[in-house]
Formats: sequence, C-alpha cells, structure tokens
Amino acid sequence: MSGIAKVVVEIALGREFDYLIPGSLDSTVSLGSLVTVPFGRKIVRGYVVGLEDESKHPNLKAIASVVGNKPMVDEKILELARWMGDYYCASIEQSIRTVLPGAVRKKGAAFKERLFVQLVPGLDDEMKAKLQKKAPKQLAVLEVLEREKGMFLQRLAAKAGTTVATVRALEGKSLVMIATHSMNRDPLDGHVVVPSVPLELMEEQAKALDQIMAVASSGKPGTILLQGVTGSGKTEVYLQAIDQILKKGKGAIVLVPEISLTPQTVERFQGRFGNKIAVLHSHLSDGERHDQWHKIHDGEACIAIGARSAVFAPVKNLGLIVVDEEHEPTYKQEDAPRYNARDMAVMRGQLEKCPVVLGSATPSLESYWNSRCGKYELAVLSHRADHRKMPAMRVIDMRTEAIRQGHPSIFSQDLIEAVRSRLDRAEQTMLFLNRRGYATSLLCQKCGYVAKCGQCSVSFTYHRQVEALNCHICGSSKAVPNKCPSCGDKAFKFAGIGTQRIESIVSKLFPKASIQRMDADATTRKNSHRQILGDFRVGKTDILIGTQMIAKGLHFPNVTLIGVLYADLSLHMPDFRASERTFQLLTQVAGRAGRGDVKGEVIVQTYTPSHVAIQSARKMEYDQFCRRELEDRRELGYPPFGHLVCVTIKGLAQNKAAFYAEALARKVAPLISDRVVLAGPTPAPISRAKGYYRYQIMLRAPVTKLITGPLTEVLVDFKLPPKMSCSVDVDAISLL
DNA sequence: CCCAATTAATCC
DNA sequence: GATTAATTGGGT
Repeated sequence: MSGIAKVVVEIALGREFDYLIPGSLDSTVSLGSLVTVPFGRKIVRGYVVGLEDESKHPNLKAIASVVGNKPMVDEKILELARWMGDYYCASIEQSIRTVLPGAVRKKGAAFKERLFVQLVPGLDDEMKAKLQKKAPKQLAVLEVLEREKGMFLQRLAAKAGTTVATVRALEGKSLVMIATHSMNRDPLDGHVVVPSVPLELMEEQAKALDQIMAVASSGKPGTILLQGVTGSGKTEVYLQAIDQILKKGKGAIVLVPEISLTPQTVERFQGRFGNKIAVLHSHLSDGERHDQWHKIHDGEACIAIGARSAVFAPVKNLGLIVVDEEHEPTYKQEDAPRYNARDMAVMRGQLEKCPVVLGSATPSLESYWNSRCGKYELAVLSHRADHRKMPAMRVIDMRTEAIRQGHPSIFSQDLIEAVRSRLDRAEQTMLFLNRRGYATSLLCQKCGYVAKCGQCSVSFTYHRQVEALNCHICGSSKAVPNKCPSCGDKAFKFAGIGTQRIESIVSKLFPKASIQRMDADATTRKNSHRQILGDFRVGKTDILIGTQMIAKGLHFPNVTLIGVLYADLSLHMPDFRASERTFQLLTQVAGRAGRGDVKGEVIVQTYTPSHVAIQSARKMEYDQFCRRELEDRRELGYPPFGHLVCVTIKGLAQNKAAFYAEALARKVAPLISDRVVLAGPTPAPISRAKGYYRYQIMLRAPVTKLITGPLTEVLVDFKLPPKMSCSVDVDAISLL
C-alpha cells in the first residue's frame, strides 16, 4: 500500500510538503530517508519527516527517488529534532540541518575513493625466486603485501621503496588485484596510543558507577548529576560506565566542551576503547567529518566523542550519554536553533530510555536545583583520587593595596613576592586575566576622546604587537592615530589592562623569567596552542599568562601558584549569571594548582573581596554559594526558577530597530498570561554590533511554552523590512 | 498608460 | 531558494 510522505525540502524554509510514495519505492521510503522530489519546476533533495495515509492536498506529486540504502536520520533523532524546533522556536528545516552535519548532507559528499591493492592467492616460492633475479622491486612489493593484508596503492609503493608502476606491473602478471576502495579519513590515524587499563575505583566512584548502571539496567531514562571536585576521577567513572554499556552491546556519546577536546582527552578514551571511537568537532575537515559520521552511522564505531553537535551522533542502540563540564556555556549554540547540548542530551536520554550523566566540579545552578528537587539523581565525589591537597586561596583587597602603594596597581606586593619565590624554587606560575589585548581603550587625556569602533558600540582594544586598534565584537581593526582625531593632541594614554599589557609588565618585573602568553591572539596559528602548552609542560616557560583558555581542564604538576589578577572583570558583567560564572571560574582556576605533597597557592586580586562568589570560592563552599545564589534567583524569577527567552531585533537604523521591537512587544503583551513577565524593549548591552543596532525583549515564565506559544503565534505574521531580523533565544545564556 | 522595480505568494 | 504573480510608483 503506497501512502503519503511528509517531506522537508532542503531549500524552502520551515514547511513540510506531502508527496505520494510510488509503489516501486514503497519498501525503501521510511522515516528519515533522504529523497529527491519534484519541487516547482526542478528536483530537490529532502527528508521524510512523517508518514501518513492521506493528505489534504488534492493533486500530489510523487517522490522521485531515494538516496542511499538506509534512512539518514534515525527515528529517535528525528523526534529529537522535532522537539528541538518546537522548544527553541526554530523551523523543522533548521533542526534537520543541525542534526545532520553539512558534510553529510552536501550533495556529492562521499567517502574518498582510493585504489586499494590486494594479493592474488597462489604465489609460490618458485615464482618468488624468479622475481628475485628479474624484478627485485616487485618482490619487495609482494613481501610488504604478505605482511599486511592489503594496502592503498600510494602507501604500498612508498613502503616498498618503489613507484606505482611496479605495482601496476604486478597487476599485469595477475599477482595482485587493484580496485577502488573507500578510505576513511581518520583524524586519529597515525597517533600512537598507549592503552589504558581500568583503575581501581574509590568508594564514592564505585557508588556513582552503581547509580549509573542501575539506571542503565532499569530500562528507564534517568539523569545523574556527578559532582566531583577537580582530580576526583570523574573521567574514570565515565570510562568504566561506558565499558559496561559496551558489554551490553550498546553505544555511548561523550560531550566535551570544544576547548577541552584536546588530543589528551581523546587519547584517554582511545587508550581504553581503541578504534570503537569516532571524534566529532569543529576543527575537522568536511571529509573527515563525513567519514567520522558514517563510521558511527554504519555501526563501525559505537562511541561518539565530541563537542555540542555530537549529541546528535547517530549512535546505534544508545546506552549512555555523558556531558562533561555540564555548566559550560559553550554547550549553548549561538545561532538558530539555539539549543543547549546539555539539555538536548537529557531529552535524548528520555527518548532513548538511557542514563545521562552530567559531570562537573561546579554544576550549573539549573542542574544543582534539578538534583535537589529530585529531577536528577545526585552522585558526589568529594575526595581527590590523586591525593593532592586542595590549594589555599588568598584574596587580596586591591583597594587597600592602592592606598598602600599610593596609586591603583595591577600587581599587589603579595603577588609579586609569591611569583618571585616560585622563580627561586624553579616552580611554575599561571597568571589569569580574562581580557586580551594590551589596553581596553585609547584615551586622549586632554579632551577625553576614546577610540571607538565605527560598527559597534564598544571602544577599540589596543594591540601592541601589531600596533593596531582592534574591535573584539566585529573583529575589525584600524591603525593607531598619531594624534587625537578630536583635539589634535599627541599625548594618548592607554586605559584598562589586557593580557598583552600584563605580559610586558611581568617581563619588566621579572626580566630573567621566561614568559609565554596564551589567548585568542597568541593561538591563531595552527598548533601554536599545542606549542605553548608543550613548552609550559616541559618547563621551558616559568610564567604562563592567559585568558579563560588556560583555566580549563589542563593540568601541569609543577604549577604551584595561580594569580587571578582582576576577579572583578567577570563579576561585574551585565548578566545575572555573573556571580555564578565568577565562582566557577575561581574554583576551576584553583584546581590547576598544586601537586602531590606541594600545596598550591591561589592569589585572587579584587576590588570587592567580600563578594559571596569570591568568598565561597575561597572557602570551597559550593553548596553554600548555591543556596545564597538561589535565594536571589527565586526572588526575581530567574533560572532555575523560571525560563528566560530573549528576543532580539536588529536593524541598520536605530529608530527602525527600536520601532519594530516596540511593535513586537505590543503584539505579544496582550497574548501572554499573568505568569509571564515581559521586560523591554531595551537596547542590548552591546547596543550595536557589526553595524546593526540591537533591541531586546526579555520574557520570563515558569514554563517556556507560556512564552514561546504566544511568541510564535505573533511571529508567524510579523514581517520585518529587509536588512532587519528578529531572533529568539530560549533559555538564553549570553545576554549581550 | 506603460514598464520597470519592488514585494508577496507559491512550490506538495 | 527560485520562479511567478501582484502591487507600487515614477515617468511620459
């Protein structure tokens, strides 16, 4: 019986179209199939997202063909895509694009075909002896082939120390076969991996593992929040849980923040599970991504490890999802559909009926709350597996320091002393400042002129290396003027500090020390990342200065001092999560210090030393901090007590952007219930970016549907003039 | 009143 | 996204 297929075409935005399934394709068309259909006057590609018996449309066209021999999107993932589109106010078409990587969707995306050589059986010693005299190179080729089962033509020729012609000669004698063979472009290829064996679990780890496995064998979904201090062995718990899942014949997904998806992380998993792993991250080439995806889709790999988008990995018979560092804001996609991979993981776990493990040393308040109210199970690892002592954190009040030194300063005496003592003992120091560049602005002392980006509402950052003014929002740069454009005065002053400036100050303070800087500017070249960290690891560098980048996941045993130069930077961001971020950052940074018996020291410089985030981090009181912060959030109805939806209207003309934002707010206001709070429109904190003025409307409600329901209703016929756009961010994380 | 230019609607 | 139908607007 042929029926009707609902198809999302790759071009048209967001709508589904009905097509007849011709009898000849009846058995091959299923949910998630990639098909070609007549659309208008041409043939386009599309995905089957629904199967039905009848259609409202009178004269339907028929599906032209089915591409590939099995559905591209598995039924569960399709359901997940549907849910995502609905929850995050994105079209089904956008959702499908997100669920299937471009490298896989793209027309003509295919495995790389290479010529593959295999031995023809029946080679005997007599023939070998003959070749020995007449064609020694050919014999060499055969000997290589005897060792390996088969080889790619190019590689074989190279290995045998000859050229392709020799192999072709063998083909002429029918001693070898040459045929095309698809080759996996494996990004892990060539890496030497040390196999790792399961470690003995400590009591808490074993208990956590039991909790995970109990959910796994219950056949019901369940989320476990694994809260473990730095070095408590969360990864070992993940590894052993995955191992047990594998033994049940199931697969797993491991999500890691992009920044910690370093070769070390991957190697740790590869060491335990070898070739069963596929890696998905943004630095793969299209070809590599395509092959890795198919490695999972074809069941060749059963563990997918990757950043954000790896939640959609087509792992067969999924048995476990791990989200490491679940509090990381990088799990939020910053363009539509603006999903949070951590929440998608929980949802996927629900659909696949498998356990989801959220791991972090400092879980987000959302997850903390979910574990307290019973929505998630909680497992705590409170002891360090490596028996390292927790570092001592010292908070320095920079206000009294300014009085003592007679002027505001960047380095306190205590910090300078601490660094000096580390240099004397040949120990290493990490200095942390969450702002790159040299100075935050170029200021004319005479008239007060500040150099600002012409496209954005922020001032230029001065970068000394390239002698240029740089906008950190749009990336544009400009030459440094030699006199003030406003009053013509030549005496410019650099206001504010960035990592570059710290670098030059430190090199003056400690001229003999070897110093390295690591931030987005220093790591633009490929591998410079690895180079800098490599130098630091082997002790070539005494002091490493950096941004966020050095706070995550890295561990260097010889680092005994961490300096946080200006903790207030993250604390005074115009964002209700500023406090939480600061706490997480300080806790994380602190986790980098100390080794074995040498206790690490953390020095935090701040102008607000009594702030809860700073004091709680110092005392390592996670629960205390959460309780205090929750009180504030509850009062204002902020997450986790409510959901936040941020609507942004962008336009080149300020008055137009403001007008349409106001118009939208007026249309939405009458439709929302009294449980929804509407604020704005107001100019966004960064009111202009890349030439576009931005106005925001903030909506808060206990359930997102209360907001997104009325909102989508309004947006259906809310038309904007060209060059203007409206974006909806459900559960927004960045409010800039 | 014509024609180009812009905008809205349709594609199953 | 691309084609087509509908609408606008400026010019003679």
